[in-house]
Amino acid sequence: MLRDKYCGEVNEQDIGATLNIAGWANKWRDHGGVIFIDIRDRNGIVQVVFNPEINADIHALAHRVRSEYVIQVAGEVRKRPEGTVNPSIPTGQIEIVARELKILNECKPLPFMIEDETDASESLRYKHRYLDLRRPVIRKNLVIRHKAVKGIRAYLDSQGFLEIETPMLTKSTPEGARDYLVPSRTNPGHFFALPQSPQLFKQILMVSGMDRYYQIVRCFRDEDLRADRQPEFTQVDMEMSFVNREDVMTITEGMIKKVFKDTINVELSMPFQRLTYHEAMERFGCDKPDLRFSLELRNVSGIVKDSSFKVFLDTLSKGGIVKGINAKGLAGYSRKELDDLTKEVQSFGAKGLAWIKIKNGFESPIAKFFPEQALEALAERLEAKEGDLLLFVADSEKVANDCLSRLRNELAKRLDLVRDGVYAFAWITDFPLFEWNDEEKRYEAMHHPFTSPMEEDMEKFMTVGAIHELPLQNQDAGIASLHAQAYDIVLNGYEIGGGSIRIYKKEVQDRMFQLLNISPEDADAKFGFLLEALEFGAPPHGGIALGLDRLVMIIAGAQSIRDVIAFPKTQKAICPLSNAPSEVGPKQLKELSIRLDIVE
RNA sequence: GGGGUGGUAGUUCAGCUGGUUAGAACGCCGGCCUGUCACGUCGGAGGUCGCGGGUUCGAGCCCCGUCCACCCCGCCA
Repeated sequence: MLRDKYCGEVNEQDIGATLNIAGWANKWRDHGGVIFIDIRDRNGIVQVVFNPEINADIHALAHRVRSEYVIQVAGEVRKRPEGTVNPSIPTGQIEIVARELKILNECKPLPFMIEDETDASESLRYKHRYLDLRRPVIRKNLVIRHKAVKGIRAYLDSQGFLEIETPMLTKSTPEGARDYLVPSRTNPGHFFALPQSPQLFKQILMVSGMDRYYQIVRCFRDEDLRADRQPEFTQVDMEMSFVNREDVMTITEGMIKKVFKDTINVELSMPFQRLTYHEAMERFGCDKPDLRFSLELRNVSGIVKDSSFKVFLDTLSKGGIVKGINAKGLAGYSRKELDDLTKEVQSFGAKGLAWIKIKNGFESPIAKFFPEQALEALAERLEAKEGDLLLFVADSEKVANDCLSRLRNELAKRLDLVRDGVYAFAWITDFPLFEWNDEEKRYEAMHHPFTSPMEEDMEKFMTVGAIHELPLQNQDAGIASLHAQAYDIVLNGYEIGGGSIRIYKKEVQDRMFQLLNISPEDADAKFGFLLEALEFGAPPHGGIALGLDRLVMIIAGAQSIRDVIAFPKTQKAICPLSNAPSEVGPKQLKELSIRLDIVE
């Protein structure tokens, strides 16, 4: 070994010992006489002193050292002289007096400085990710990720789970996200797809009697990126036999508890809060509410129907709703600030934003349309106090909820309601089984088509008319009222996982495809291998998949999952480090029987 | 596909109403400095103002197009 210890591990117990240390020159301070060099490695930094009186040759060599030179130092650890202790670093009590120095490698001038608070752009950082990863703050994130994964493996092993790999070259599935395709050379015109998730395989593993499976697995979705979305991401994928959803939730909670303990030593209180989908939509307007703050939404349709405000009345008469939120203490908002909020909700689809300031009575452009007792009722419904600002959106239930839930998050930001170190978990349960797709004018499975209906809905599920036979206005009477044995786990407003109890009977699965208007031939072509497996003694089973990147992002306090992924891609799904994707030559294309047809 | 913000030195940014030689900080290079840890100090180098076109006597600045990055919508669980 070129070294005896990591830099960050040298401590007062080493005083008097002669140690070899190796790492990168983090900073140097040349006083003409004495030179200080901070050597950095994965674990931290330690100060090395070069004194010309102790060794003139070594001192001269130290003079040549620059930022990020790779050096090896042998020297005596000693307590720092009185008054030169640096309490801001862990090794600040000691220093190493250099007796030997080797420059192992040099380093060109850096494209950006290696420090935690870098201002360098992300594309520059990713192009030189090896430098970016030297920044302690990013390195720390990868350490947290490692500890999380290690904890997950240990926990699931202790719970009897087997880690089993599933194919990466698999079959394209038409539903859901766009697939990444891989051409098959040996089968011209045929393509593999990279898995969006190992869903079908993990169910097959249950039919195989593996009983409990997990995998920390890469998944691929060819959709546009966001701060919390990458084209390839990692799931903690789990599936269990002979369980109900309580079992899955309990095991998941235990796993997350261990991960928080192992990574940042936080004790979570169990069990996590539960909300039904309906309740979440009612109170927060979305199925992944940030529960670190309240700011709940209230349906005020029943109150505003007594007004003469045409916008509200028209909305109600068209079957829409009016919902409001109390922006506590923001009655002082200016016209411009209100306009900004209005623009914000309009960008999410609302037609406008009505407001009432509680400021020596009711101050609002719409107050004149309301009888006094209606205003009082609104204030009471939204628990308004002097100084509050009430905001209302009138629209379809979907749009009103969507806009207000986003507005709710925005208000929390403005009101500074979110504090570090708070972890608000919740299970969202009782999802609708189906979701209406207005563009395609048909129902889709809200979770996925293998999700089991609730037991109490099973009879209705098996007997209700097929969707395509139903007139649209009867939707709610049948299909839309069915609930799924599906559950999401939400943390601080992020969906960090979701799962369900699956369908394990062939006739139920057939029925599901029938209701989704997928023909038996189609179903067979796409999922035939699973359908067949269900006929060979499939046990009741269910599972969950957690988004590891998002979970680690929140634990690490990072703003983007890119900060917890070693080699992330940009928003255009490009890797600036390797320059992937790239063009390939005609020979490769020919082997794959592919001709390009690029539309300019 | 759409909206927003940005692109000027290695980096982060400033650059007025279009007007002489495009600036600052940090970094880099060199000198000085024996206790610093954001070391100090003196000096120096460093620019295709993203790219292409246009308007103008004159464009970093105005106009059109285009590329890239980030945030968001759509999309995606």
